[in-house]
Amino acid sequence: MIRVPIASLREHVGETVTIAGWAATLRLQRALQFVLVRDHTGTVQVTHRRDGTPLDAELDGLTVESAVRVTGVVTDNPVVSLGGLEIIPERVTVENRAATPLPVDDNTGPEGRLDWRFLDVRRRPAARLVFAVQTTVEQAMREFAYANGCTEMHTPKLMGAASESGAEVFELGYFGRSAYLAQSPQFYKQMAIAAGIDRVFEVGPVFRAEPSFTSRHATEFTGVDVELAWISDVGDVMEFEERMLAHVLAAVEAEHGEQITEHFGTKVTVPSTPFPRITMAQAHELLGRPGERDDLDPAGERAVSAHIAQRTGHEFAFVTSYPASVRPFYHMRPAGEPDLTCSFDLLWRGLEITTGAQREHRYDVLVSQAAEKGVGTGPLRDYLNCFRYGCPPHGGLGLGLGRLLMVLLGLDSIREATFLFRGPNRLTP
RNA sequence: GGUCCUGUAGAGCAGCGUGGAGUGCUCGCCACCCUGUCAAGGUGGAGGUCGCGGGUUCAAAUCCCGUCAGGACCGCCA
Repeated sequence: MIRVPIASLREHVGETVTIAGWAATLRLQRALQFVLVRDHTGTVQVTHRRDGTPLDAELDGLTVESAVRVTGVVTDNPVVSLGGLEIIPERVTVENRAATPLPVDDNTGPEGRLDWRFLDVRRRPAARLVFAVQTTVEQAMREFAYANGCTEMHTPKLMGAASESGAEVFELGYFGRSAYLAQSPQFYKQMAIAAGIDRVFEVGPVFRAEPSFTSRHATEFTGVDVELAWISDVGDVMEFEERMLAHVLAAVEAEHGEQITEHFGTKVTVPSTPFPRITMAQAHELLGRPGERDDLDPAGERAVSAHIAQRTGHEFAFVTSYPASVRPFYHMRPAGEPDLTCSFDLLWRGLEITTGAQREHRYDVLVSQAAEKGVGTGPLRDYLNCFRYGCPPHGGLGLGLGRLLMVLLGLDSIREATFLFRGPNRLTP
């Protein structure tokens, strides 16, 4: 028999159906046995009046979180608090009895919940909603990317040399020599541009060997990358992103808006375009330190975001024109302003969720900028070759999917936005 | 990498300042009771290497040193 999702049982009153789920609560009395069964759509009460049949013992033997299949008659009963509905069982099959006691309960802290993540996610509808929203976000991104001429690419995560200077990479053994886990698809998506892929879209894992102990960092996370050929300037990239995010948030609002408000207490606001823009120099003036050359610190990002929100009512803010000193060698610099870059970060409610830039596509300039940054060109040979045989002007962005979800849902930590978190001290489960 | 905080029963905590028998709380677990429960209720019970190692002491969960694990912020980034 096909199982019926618990959320749609109301349509089956009077019928005999089979549901499948987990025993969420047991209230086994002398005359009556109540079992709340939860599946991925909802929870319903199974009510059995003891009658001396094997069903009595079957229900007595249940434990919380056991996987069960119940066949019975869907009965309308206003006495039942949970939806005014109950199932009078004819057959109960315990597919997998849960051991007792459970290692997690409603009190369990963040560490214990990560140790038993499958139970944590199973037991909390809000935790599962994160992944439903993530699915909608990714689908909407793809819809937008395809509608705007992108080709989805899959670039290697094993590399023979580190992809970017400075940042730490994971090194691993590779048939007697070293390989590295990709810390970004950066070079490969640019290679795709050189390959004549007009617009590149990629969603994939990114690995960072940075020992960062914060609520917004992971050593492995999902990156969304876009690279666009033949742009006029970096503004084309920013425009692409703001339109994509407006499309994504409209889809999320339509699909999950009510549930998100119910479970997370936050409202999904579909942003207007264009997003506000502020240069790095203006941001520093705003913070009362004109002339400052450094990057914004997290507190500065929050302050800039708050200021923009107050002034414009907008949750997003592009910070542009980062100093060349804090950007990698491949960021293009504006003509006549070698200390700046044609780059941006996107802040959402105070958190950095994207870095983007126009790339330097002129071979000679690229080589000299690499030299200036002290990047050895030897390991970059394959990358630099892309710029010797007709590479068009291009630019792109990288967006952290987990960070996007974190801000969207108001989560305390990226751990909540990730199914199985990976950090400096977390390699299991 | 830096600063700070935490580690006590299956879960979450109190106890530690001023050393004195694993002392306690909420939930869960096990058994029994309970004729419609629904945050069920009642009675009883089990469950502990006080993260780990060392030291001080007649005596250490408590004080000291080391170590491991986790968290927050900073740095760095998406």
